[in-house]
Amino acid sequence: MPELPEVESLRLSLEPRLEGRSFDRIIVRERRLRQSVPVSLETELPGRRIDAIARRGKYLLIHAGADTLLIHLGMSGSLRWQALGSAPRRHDHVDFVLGGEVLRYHDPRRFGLIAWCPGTGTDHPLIASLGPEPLEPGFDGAWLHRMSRGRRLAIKALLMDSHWLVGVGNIYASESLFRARIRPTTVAGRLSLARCARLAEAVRDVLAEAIAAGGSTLRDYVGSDGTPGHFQKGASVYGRAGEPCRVCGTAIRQIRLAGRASYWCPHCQR
DNA sequence: ACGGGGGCCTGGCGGC
DNA sequence: TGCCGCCAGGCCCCCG
Repeated sequence: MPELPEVESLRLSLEPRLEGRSFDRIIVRERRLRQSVPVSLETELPGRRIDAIARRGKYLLIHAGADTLLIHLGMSGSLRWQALGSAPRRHDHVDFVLGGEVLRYHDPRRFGLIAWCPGTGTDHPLIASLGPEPLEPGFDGAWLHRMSRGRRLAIKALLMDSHWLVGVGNIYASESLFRARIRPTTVAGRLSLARCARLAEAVRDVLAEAIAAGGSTLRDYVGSDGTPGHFQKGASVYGRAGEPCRVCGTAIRQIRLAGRASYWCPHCQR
């Protein structure tokens, strides 16, 4: 469930505690994540100076020397600081030991990813195939309009395609479309330039506000200090089927779109 | 090339 | 009370 704001919140919290330091030891209890956790992680990473913590889409890139630790939380992953020696619990798959503490990777569903890749990680196939960042310059209404021409799928499905645009998952796709007053089922290629401009602005605003709030509280998400974020309290439509729209009072509807639950207000969104 | 759907995996919840 | 089926999320892969 972690989307871009959650991963960015995590990156910000890790940065001051990791930069310039190095892991003493890596302990892997379970290798079976989305990809098998490579043994080179334990042999290569310890002792290396951590130079920077970056984010690309929902991936964390921890640059250590010439190489890079790649982490993706999947749907249920989390990284939390715990005291060295505290007993690992079920689904605590990997420990990154640093000083008197452990940065512990926990992931019940094991959809996450921990990889050790040579170089900066940007040429890793998973990273190289990603679309642009919604919070970087270049993502605007004109880009969205140009890049959606000829696409016949629903705009919500397109927004959630990380090879097209990164960072927008199921929650923020619904929230952004509500903010832009566009129905999730609208065929992407038929959106006018004006509506694309509204949508681009809505995506940026929703993501920026969620980052400012420390990420969503939805489902399993917790920050690296164990405290939940606060965004979901302010959700306009996500998870609110049958409840009144906060703007007009009309009952929020839920449909299934490309296999995902989608929420929208039939009055506000056209 | 494009779009839809299934699979991965587990915990939590609703229904019987 | 217990069990069973369904659902959630991100991403990859396969199919038409």
